[in-house]
Amino acid sequence: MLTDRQLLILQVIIDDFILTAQPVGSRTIAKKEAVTFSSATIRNEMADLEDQGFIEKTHSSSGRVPSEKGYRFYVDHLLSPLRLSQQEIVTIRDAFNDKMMEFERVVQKSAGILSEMTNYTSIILGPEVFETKLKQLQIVPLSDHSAIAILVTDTGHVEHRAFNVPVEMKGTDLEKMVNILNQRLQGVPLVKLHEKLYTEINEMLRHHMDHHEEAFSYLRSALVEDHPTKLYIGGKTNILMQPEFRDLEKVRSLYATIEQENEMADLLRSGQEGIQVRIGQENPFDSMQNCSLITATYHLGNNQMGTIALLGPTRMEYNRMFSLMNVLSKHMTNTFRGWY
Amino acid sequence: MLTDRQLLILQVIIDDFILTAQPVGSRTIAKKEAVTFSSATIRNEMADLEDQGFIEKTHSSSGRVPSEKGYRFYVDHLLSPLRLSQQEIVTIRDAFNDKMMEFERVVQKSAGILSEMTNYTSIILGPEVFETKLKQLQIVPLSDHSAIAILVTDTGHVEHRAFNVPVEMKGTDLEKMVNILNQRLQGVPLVKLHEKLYTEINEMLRHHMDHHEEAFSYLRSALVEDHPTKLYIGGKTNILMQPEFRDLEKVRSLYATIEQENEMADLLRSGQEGIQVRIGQENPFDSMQNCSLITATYHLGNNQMGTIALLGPTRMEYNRMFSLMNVLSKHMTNTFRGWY
DNA sequence: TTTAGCACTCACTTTAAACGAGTGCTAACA
DNA sequence: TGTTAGCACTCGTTTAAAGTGAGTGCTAAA
Repeated sequence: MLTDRQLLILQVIIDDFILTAQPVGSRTIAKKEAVTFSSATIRNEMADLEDQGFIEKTHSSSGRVPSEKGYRFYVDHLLSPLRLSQQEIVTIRDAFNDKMMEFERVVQKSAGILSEMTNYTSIILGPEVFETKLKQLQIVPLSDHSAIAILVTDTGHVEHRAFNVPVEMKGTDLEKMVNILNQRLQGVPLVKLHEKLYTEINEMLRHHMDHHEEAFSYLRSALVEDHPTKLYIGGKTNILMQPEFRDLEKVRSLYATIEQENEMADLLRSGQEGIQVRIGQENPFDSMQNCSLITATYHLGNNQMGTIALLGPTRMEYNRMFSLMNVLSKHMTNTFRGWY
Repeated sequence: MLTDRQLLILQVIIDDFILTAQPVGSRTIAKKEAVTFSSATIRNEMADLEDQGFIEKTHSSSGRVPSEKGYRFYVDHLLSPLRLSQQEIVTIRDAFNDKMMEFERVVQKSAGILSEMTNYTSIILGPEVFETKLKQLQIVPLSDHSAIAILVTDTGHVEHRAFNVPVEMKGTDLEKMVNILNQRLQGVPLVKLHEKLYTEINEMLRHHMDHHEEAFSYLRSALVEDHPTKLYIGGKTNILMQPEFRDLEKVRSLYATIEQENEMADLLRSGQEGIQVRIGQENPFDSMQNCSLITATYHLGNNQMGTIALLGPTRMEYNRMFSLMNVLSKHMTNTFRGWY
């Protein structure tokens, strides 16, 4: 379908455009070392490439710009795997060198270095918190009428919620309740917590304790609240540095999209395992028409999976991004290995 | 120093400029109802006001723009207290209506509605976490070789940190250690924790336990880590909507400043009690030359204090902002009252 | 003291011309 | 038959000039 020469020209156009963000003309291409034929020949070939939809003109006498189809082809077939520089490798390795024991910190840090090294915006999705199981429930009384419920999961995730304690309830009652709850709830997946609390446990407590209802209802409301999957976003303001986002209106609508945490989370979740790119229209949101979203998955040992993503203009340094995200997701997976 | 007429004109100029962001000319002023004299008279008065430094021209034949001195005078002497609209009052009240029990949520929500109602950027500084005292220390074993230390303060603040447990240490040993630590550390201000752990407690454990050193050193490093005072920022992207920040370079440097959490925290901390405004140059950062920062304090019952701040262009709706922040800080103080 | 009138200033807008990077097409060449 | 030099043409961008209008300061009269 495409001759070798056309492939070469397409590659040069996209490489150059990624670098400069300027339409690429035939003379510019002719000057490249790898190109041995004249600008006229190139013009002919470019007309072909345009007919086939791989490149476009911005106006009738402008140079060519990659189309989305062009980027797609480039990503699928023309990408030369890039060796990261020593410096980049070291930066990432160092970031993972200091012992981080909490999931949140690792993710936070990963989002940070990813956006810093790329100048794009990084988004990291944690694993479904629902699938994790309750490890232990603890209650710390704070005053006569309030206490904090602390929920520790088997993945080391900690959540806490304050709640009211009715005055007629004694500290020992509270302890007793916690003991019962711990006995019955350990190992229960968080997603089942709600159901368990409303049936089995309620029944259970009724038999073992007097006037438990009020305190229990408070505690229950504390435990049952949503556990939204959190998004970790790094380098949100990097978007401003991209020349394609000179238009504030575009920036604003893109920010609005990113801030829809649920929709974004769904989007990230929908990617398959490994590295994936969504180019322009392939993204479900209008505000991402000029953007590409690269996603890569990482693993948590207990066969759970999370996603790291990178949001930038379609004119992205795909090969470097691929290498970086590859290395980073491996580092993350490695760090988590053996935790669970 | 200023005649009544000059005061009136100054007020009209600033009010109008705050609304439109356009230089105000003599004819515009003459059209206002409250103004009964001609544009020529106004021009004369404006020349005076300019001589005294309250207003400025952007070029030799432009209308007038308030100077920083002008804003300062306006804020100090011309501000008519504004009644909030019923709608605004309801919005705030509703936000505080659903029972929020955790400090973080209250603050998060406050930052959210503040930035939403103002279209400026809100920044909230919590109280010094150092002054709070340890309520309870809990340790949840996660696996053979790791555990989570959970730290609950008397203010209901929860921090957690994972750490390694040496294999030769049994679960009972860990429990014993926690018991000792709890006995000795309850009520100790977090800021003293470091010191206590290194002297007294170390000594203590040496007498009561064999081979405690390794586990303890892990645990200690987990407990002693920084407790940075967190900043809660809302509506960071609102900055983009202000016409004075059309210039992306300015936006970028302002973002860079805001992201310096320590410097920002120091700045907020340095404000005195009540409401305070820093106009333009009164701010310590270059990137805030065109900004005003309004700060207001809230209280936590145990005579600790936090700060809420609003960052916007010098051309701010000061009177509405004052009223809003006043109401909001009162709501916050009220919510916290009785927690501690 | 106030104000009408007027000359003047200067940013902003509009229009036209010049520029130049780039194209498509044609004809000649290897 | 594929390649390329040459050339007319397109169209966004830059530059210059002219025009517009909101606003000022000053003067002289009410």
